[in-house]
Amino acid sequence: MPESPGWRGLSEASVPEGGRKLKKALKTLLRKEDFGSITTAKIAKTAGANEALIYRYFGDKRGLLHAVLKESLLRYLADLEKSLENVEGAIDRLKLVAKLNIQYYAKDRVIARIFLLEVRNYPGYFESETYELVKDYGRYMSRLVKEGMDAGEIRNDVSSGHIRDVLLGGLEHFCMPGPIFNRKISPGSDAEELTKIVLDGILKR
Amino acid sequence: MPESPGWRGLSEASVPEGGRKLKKALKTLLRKEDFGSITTAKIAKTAGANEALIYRYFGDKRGLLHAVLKESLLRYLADLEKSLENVEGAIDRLKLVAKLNIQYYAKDRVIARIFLLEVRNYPGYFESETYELVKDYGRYMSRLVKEGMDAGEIRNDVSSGHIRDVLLGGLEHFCMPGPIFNRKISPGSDAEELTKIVLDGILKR
Amino acid sequence: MPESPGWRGLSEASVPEGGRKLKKALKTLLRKEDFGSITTAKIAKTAGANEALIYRYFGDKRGLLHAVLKESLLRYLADLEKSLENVEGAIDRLKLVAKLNIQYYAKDRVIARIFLLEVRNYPGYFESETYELVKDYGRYMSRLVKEGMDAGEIRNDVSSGHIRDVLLGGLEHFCMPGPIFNRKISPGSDAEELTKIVLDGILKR
Amino acid sequence: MPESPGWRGLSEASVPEGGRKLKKALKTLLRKEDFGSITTAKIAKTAGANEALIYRYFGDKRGLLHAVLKESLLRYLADLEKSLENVEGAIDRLKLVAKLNIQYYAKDRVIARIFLLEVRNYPGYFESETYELVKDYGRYMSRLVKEGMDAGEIRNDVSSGHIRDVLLGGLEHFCMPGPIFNRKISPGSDAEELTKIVLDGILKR
DNA sequence: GATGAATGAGACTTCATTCAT
DNA sequence: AATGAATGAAGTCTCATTCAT
Repeated sequence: MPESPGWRGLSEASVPEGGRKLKKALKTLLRKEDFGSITTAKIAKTAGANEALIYRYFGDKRGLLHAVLKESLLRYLADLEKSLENVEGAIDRLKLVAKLNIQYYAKDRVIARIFLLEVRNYPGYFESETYELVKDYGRYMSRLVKEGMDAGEIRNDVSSGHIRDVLLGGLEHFCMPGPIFNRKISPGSDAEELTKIVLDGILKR
Repeated sequence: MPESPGWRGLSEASVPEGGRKLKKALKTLLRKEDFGSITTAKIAKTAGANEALIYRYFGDKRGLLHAVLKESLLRYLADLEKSLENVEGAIDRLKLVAKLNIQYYAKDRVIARIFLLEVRNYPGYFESETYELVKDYGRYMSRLVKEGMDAGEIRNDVSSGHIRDVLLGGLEHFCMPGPIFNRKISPGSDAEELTKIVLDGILKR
Repeated sequence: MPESPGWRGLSEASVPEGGRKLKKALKTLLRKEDFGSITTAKIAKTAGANEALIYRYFGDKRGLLHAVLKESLLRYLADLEKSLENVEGAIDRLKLVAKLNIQYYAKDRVIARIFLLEVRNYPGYFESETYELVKDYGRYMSRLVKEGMDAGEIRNDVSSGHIRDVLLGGLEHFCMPGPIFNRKISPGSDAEELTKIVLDGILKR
Repeated sequence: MPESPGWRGLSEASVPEGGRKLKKALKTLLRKEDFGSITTAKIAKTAGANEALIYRYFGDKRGLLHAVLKESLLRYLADLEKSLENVEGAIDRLKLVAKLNIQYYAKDRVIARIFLLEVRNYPGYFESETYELVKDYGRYMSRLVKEGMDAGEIRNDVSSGHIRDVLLGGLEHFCMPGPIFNRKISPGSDAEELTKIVLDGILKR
């Protein structure tokens, strides 16, 4: 039985009304423009709230972005955790993670764009709480891989980190065109195919 | 024999002295800061050239970035093309591409950062000439995969695009920490391991 | 016997708990920063009281400052008045005033800074109650000078106002470096020396 | 013969057209409002120049103020130096300095206000070049006093610094009401009287 | 081919202050 | 008597970019 993932119990500080409106407004705006060209003024106007509240509640324009991000991520992680409870075995869990991850990006193109394109550009991100969660997520996957190795299901002549890179990287690369070209990500059978590639390899035998 | 890759023949317009200094200056600055926080003033000062020349020669601050990018990319592609001439078979070519790609990012962390983090953030990029080259590169890899399928070396029950995604994505994910944390990318045996994972799969058998 | 100084009888309106905490907080903060860069938020936080109370009790951020000022000034004036009771003669009284004034500034660098630097910058000050007190103080000194003239102790070929200017100005100029450079004002023999300079010049012979 | 005063040779870096207009505009505005309530926007508009030039040429809104100040101060010091050439003897020089100083404040109430009230409030001032000049000026006066002592004209049982404080302080205190209440400073016989007060006190007999 | 100067536009941010509870 | 929340109004400053020479 796997240890519990590392993100459990994380919850967001409660922000009053105004803060909530601002988050919602930013999410709305991100649907149309990239973060860089959304001004605080516009966010406030869209929210019907005061611009200064951005600074009161989130410290920063970027703080607001992170708040939005974290909220979404926490929801995803909570869902994921619950879904994982019903599945046994490292392999099947990895498959599930991949599938849900793609679904996550497919369901919310805005979030996908931020995670895949927007946020990595900004140095501060990698010191943020949000990134901590992302790292936990990555570590959890590595752990799953190692469990698979211990159980004799997964080859152990390659590093678990590399396996995770291939899985996560492949998955992200596949999802990227969605937010870039404002195309829909079709979550259909792709997760399956991607994991199949990773799990089985591509060589004919 | 594979068709020739699609990027052949592209060459850069010649720019006079001042332009060269500016490109060099930008490359230097990118070693320390991200593009967003490098000002045109600073570029000009570093270059010892006049700020207005950025506009004369590159149209735009971002034009300058693209010029730097394209130059580097073209060099990489030319090298790659030459190296490929000595290798036969889709599989071995794919292995070589992966290896050289990682080496490319390893050798120049600045370039790696721009390609992996910086540039994707900016919508205009995906309409740029540079991105055209990148797309050609991706298409070339897909073509290699298909050749492998035709030759019976690669399974053909999954899409070639997905295979490319897994390969390229894994590779990029692996290289990312380099520019992010200003760490060195160790090109050692990682390319091999990554391709091994993709080619053979991770399941024990 | 001199007429009583003009500031007698002034007393401060009683403010409840919260108000007292705010005044104390402001005094504390002024020890480290200048008034301009102390925010109402910081005052409230330091006081452990609510920001809005500043407005309820003092009408204004600056009103709070004046309250602090006035309180201190009244205490000084009361002390001064008592000390003066034991001294006869205009000259000796002037000497005492100078000495106590320097001691006043020496004892509380915060107050010194406000009076010597901070407050004069703000036009409203010169219409404030506090400034009324200060004026009374100045007038009282002029009166002392005139008494000295009448008693034949002080030359009367120069205006009493000028004499007061020289005395007060010299004294202030001497005390200024204290708050400016956060140095201690050494009240030692300086008051004596300053008055000696002024008095020897104004004594009839 | 006294050593030359310490401010000789100081000159301002030449600023292009736009900078000059901004300085002039600020001077104009200071005639009506205090520095704190003059906005950069208003300065630029008054100057008919671009707001950003304030930052290009003076680094800062306050930098512009200092430029104005320094320019005026340098002019004063140059005039003073020339006038002093025709006068012999420490006493007479001190008298002249006092007189010209009062005239300086009398002639330009704007400058007087800045020096006497505005600028001292701002911590950075005391690290500025302008303040260096002011200090030189003070030191020059102390030197004059010492020369007078050496020549046996001035009593030497008190510190020269204190004498300077009394002189400068008295003079400033006398001039202060001018800028405060927007009154005219009458430079008439006051300088004489002030110095008479101080000098007669410090003259040996 | 190059330069110094100027500019427009707006970004983020800060605060004193008010109000409803 | 006190509080949490919200707000308006500016304010300083930064930059990419253009132009005249």
